[in-house]
Amino acid sequence: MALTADDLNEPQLDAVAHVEGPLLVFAGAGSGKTRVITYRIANLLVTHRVPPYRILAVTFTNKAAQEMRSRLDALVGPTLARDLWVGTFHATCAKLLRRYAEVTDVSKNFVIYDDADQRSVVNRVVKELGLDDKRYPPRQLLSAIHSHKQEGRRPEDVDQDGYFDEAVVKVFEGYEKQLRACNACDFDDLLLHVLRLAEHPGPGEVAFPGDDPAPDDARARAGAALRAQFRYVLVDEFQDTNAVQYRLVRALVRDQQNGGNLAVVGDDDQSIYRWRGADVRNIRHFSQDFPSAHVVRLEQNYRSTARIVRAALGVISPSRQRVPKELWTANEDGELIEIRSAADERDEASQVVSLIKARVREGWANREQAVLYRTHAQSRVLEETFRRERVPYKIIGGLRFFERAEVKDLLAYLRIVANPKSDVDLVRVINTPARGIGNTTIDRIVSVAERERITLLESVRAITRGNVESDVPAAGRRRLAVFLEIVDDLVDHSVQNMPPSELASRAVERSGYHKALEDEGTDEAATRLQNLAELVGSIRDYEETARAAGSAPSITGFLEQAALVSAGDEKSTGAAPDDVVTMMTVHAAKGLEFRAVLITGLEDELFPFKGARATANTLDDDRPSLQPGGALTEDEEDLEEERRLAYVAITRARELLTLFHASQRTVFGQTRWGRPSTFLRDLPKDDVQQVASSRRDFVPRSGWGAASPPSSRQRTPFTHPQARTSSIPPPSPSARSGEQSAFSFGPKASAPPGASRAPGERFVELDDDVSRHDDDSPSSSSARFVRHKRFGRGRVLEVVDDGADPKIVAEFPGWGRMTVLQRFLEIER
DNA sequence: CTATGGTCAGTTTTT
DNA sequence: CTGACCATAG
Repeated sequence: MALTADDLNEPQLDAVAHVEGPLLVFAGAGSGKTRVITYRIANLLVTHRVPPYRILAVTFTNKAAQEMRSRLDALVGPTLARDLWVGTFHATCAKLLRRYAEVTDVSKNFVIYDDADQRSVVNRVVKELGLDDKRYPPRQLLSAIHSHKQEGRRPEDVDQDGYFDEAVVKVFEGYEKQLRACNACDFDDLLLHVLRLAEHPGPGEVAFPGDDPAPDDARARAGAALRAQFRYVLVDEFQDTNAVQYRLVRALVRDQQNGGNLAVVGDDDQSIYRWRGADVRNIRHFSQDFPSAHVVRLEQNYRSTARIVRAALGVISPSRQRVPKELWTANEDGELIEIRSAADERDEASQVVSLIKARVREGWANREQAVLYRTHAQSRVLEETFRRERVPYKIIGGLRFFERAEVKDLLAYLRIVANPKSDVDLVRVINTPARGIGNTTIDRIVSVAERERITLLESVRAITRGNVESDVPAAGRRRLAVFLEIVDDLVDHSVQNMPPSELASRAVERSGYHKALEDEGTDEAATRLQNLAELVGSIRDYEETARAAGSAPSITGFLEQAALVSAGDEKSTGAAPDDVVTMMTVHAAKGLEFRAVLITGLEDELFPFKGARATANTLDDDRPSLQPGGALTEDEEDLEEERRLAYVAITRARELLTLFHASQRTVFGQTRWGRPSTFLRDLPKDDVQQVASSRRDFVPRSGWGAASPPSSRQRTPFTHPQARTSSIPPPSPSARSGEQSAFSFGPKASAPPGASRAPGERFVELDDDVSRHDDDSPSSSSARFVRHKRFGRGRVLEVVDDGADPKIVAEFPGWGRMTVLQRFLEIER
């Protein structure tokens, strides 16, 4: 085996060599985490002769799973690697759920409902309950349902505080019922069904003291079998697990000796999925839940230059709730980090492009460079600019291939074949392409189904045959018969074992989809036909890989795979050149690394992002700002997560890091002024160089635009390894070093880090104007002229800023003195 | 029932 | 600025 201790440093070796009992690995960014995980598994397989199917490794993304599998393949060979259980929580649970379907609430041909499907279920339930969808927006209801499910709550477990929660519970109940009736799972269900089984008491076991022993039935035996299956369970990115996931892994090792062979690897500083139910306390409190856990810290960063590591530490250090750890590197200082000011997002984009082009001229590859942003919306301008400047790029995320309308339509036909109970799919395609079945008819089908307590397909069949009372006229019935014929034809061929890809082709033809698109004759229709062909092609790919893995390809298998891939997992299609710049959200970048990283949109409100809270956790929002016991408020928690997100973004870079902020940005058609992100002020000054836009109309603020004067090396928040022995974990997480600690105690510590920090020399300084209010906005005294759509150019007389909606008073030639809301104005220089 | 035009609204991050 | 949704006319 290619496994030698020489490849590993001391803590890495420690983690790899640990075999029995719980293990907690804190893996700093770039500390060789994946290597540790793969070597550890290899060690179990090769040295300890653990059969591969007894090892479960759970990752967060499919990509990480593939990566791990291929590395293990190289380490231990395909024979061993093939039988390992490596996958995301969701994929793993889907697989287990099919295996144990008989003892759960779903049958094994269940389909997975994605976000859109889930919403249409909620819509139907809301309609059935006669709720007003203005007062109860389905989106919010669904989001509330998910947050309950992610905590493992069922409708009966939900506290009903207030009118909204009452509605949530009702809709929640209806939603669950509907999913069961459709034999469908949402993403949460995949885990929940398996969790229920994993927590089910074994034969003769007593779940709670005082309970009767569980009967020795199929369920109890299945639960015990499930718990006995995996001798070693490993969870990557453990900081991003939610309550259900945590319970699940605990249940899987519940019956084991030694406190359970559960190894978890993660970094609380990189916990960025709180909004999705992730609970960073799972990793922070792991040692309490598993007192015998062996704890290893991987603190040496091998990835980035010292400047980048220091920058990352500068950003993460003000975080109040951290497990103390000291990331360090032996790497060289490297290039200065650049902070670039842009006039607006287009200026930002062109600076991004010209930097990338310049590096390519110096011999860099496009693929070595990545552009990151906080929100997908920011990609548009970048994309336009890249296209115009002919720089090859790819955008990760956005609309997934499998979410395109025509692709979903075809999938819906297949899903009905696999699972005739799937009402959502039936509604989707019963009139796609148009065959004269309108909303009225569909409503009638639904009401018959509800009355007779049957599925929609059964309802359609009954109405067509006329053996049920309905208001559907004869013409309508004939049209329904046409649809039924299509479905029956596909089902027949499926039963006769037609391969999924051929069945898909057949569905495109028989449904009339092909003809409808051909008749349309537009470019768009051609594209859609292409997408359908591509879908058929990807089913064929699936069939091949399934056969290669020794399993029989099935529609269900393909559908499952399609439902669980994320946009980032999709392999680029066919002819795409591979030397391209990657653009993606910071979330999508987690786990990746690039020689050069360009982070855009580092402005307050955008990154850190602050938007209207969309979740329905209404009661959490009004908590007082001072929490008992020093706990953080929701807002503070949000900011901490944004901070961690910034930390993740920075640590993606190996050699070069460029940070952008724009003075003006058009969001949803409205131009807003933005001040530089508070995070920029947390960067160590000596590692940073500031560059202003070269655009003619851009006037740099004082203190910006010139490179920092060279200065002698000063201490930075970065702690060198030699100093580690003497460094005690900070009493308050916001204490970054001795002389700062005065700011770390008392209520001050909860103030934004930028505000509590003395205007010292070690951090990037922003112009006073900038930190107080705006840089380039008319509110700042620097703006002399503004432009208004109707009034034209005007001279600024006064700024009225009562905190809410800043207005300015300006003199417009021909109009006179006007008071205008700032957001209607553009600055003129 | 369909197509069209219009209004309206809501805008983070994703398995 | 987009996309989803709705009312109206054909």
